[in-house]
Amino acid sequence: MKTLKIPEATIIRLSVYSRHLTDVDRKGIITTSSGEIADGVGVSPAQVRKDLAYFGEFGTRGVGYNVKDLRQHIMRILGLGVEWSVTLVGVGNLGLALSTYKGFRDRGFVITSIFDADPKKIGTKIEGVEVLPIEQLETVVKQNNTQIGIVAVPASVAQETVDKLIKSGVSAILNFAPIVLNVPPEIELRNVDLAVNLEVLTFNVCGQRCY
Amino acid sequence: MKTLKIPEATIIRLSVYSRHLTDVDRKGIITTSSGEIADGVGVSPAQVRKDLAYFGEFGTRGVGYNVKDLRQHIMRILGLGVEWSVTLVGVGNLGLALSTYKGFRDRGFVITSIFDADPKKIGTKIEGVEVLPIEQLETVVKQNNTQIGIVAVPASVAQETVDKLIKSGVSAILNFAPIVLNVPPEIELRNVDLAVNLEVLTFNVCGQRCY
DNA sequence: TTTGGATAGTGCTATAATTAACATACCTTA
DNA sequence: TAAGGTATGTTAATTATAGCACTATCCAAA
Repeated sequence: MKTLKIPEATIIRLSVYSRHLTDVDRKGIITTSSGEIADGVGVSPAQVRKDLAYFGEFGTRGVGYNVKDLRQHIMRILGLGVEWSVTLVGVGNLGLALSTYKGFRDRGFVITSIFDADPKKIGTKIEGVEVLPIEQLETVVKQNNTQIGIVAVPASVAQETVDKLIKSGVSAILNFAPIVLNVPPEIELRNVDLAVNLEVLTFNVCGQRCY
Repeated sequence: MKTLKIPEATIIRLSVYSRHLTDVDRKGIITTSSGEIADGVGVSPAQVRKDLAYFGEFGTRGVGYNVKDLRQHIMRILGLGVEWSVTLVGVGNLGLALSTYKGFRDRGFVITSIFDADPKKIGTKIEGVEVLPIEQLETVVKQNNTQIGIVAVPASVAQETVDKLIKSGVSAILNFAPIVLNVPPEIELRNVDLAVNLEVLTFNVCGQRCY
């Protein structure tokens, strides 16, 4: 298999396709087509085929795709064949919401440890997982061989938090703090900035006329 | 001012620039340059200049940019000169987290109404705002002339929720439900899918070798 | 067995976005 | 007042992404 660069947009769409296929499969549908998938997720049929073509041939010409098969393939491509151990740092309102978010476990992401700096929160249990003091982060994350860290701490301590996570051996970080983080290139980092999302909306609502 | 199409990536970066400039301004720094901004947010200087060039000339050749000025300009561009009335639908853990998120108010987004379907939650107050029954959504949102809706309900009721929001006159929607929504083209819609973000990470961690 | 309809896979074209290079303008200093 | 240094604004080139059209393949029905 060639290792040509895959656009990130393609990965995002694959993730959406797989979710769509899960729904379709649940309805008992056996076969689908690029056109149906396209309708279901709001892209063009050509785009669907193009995205899949990066990874191989999963359909049958003249027929379409087997729903279960294609779903399974995409899950594999996305690395969702196995369970992922996730650690969550920061148990504010957002951290609490993330720790109880059903969508994670459904897709194989299991929160195996939770940390916070606030003494009042330490020792409490969230969905069966005890909140530990931040000082134990390195030991526990190493022990569990956790690969993914979620950062839901205030911006002021976000950089030191990711530094700790990286020292502990995680290779991917999902950051919710509204700040630009410095990480070495081998660490995968994604930022979810809630305010930025609203600001893209306001720009578009202004019809790009405000300025 | 010409109305050429602005890339969405540019808007996202502008939002990040403005946040960066707020920090820089707070440090008492008067003047900055495209290079410094680039360093601060992790893009190239040319990118910074290009992004700004879509909207006008905000700097002085040979000198750089006045921090306060440039920040003000970008805020204007993003439509952040005024306060935005926002309504929140769904008071699960995520909705609760969003309703108390400081980053929104800081940037001029004020949650003026909150709705939920669960009778037990109705009447409770969150940050001084009373949770109202979903049946009152249309009336209240119209009354307040609210422009932005945040959807934090389960996927199964997300489509009917946005339908209600649109009937009530909102023009922009930020959706957290993991489902593809149908909205008319004049409505601005952005999706924040938490699981998708993790899946992009796992794909990259797998080094694109898993498949 | 052959033909028609349908749909995946693929190469090419066009569009968009990023990067790089250059010319312009401003401030400072001698 | 003139010259040098510096950083912007802008144009050109490169790269990346999406869209389209065509070809190959399969199934079903006559």
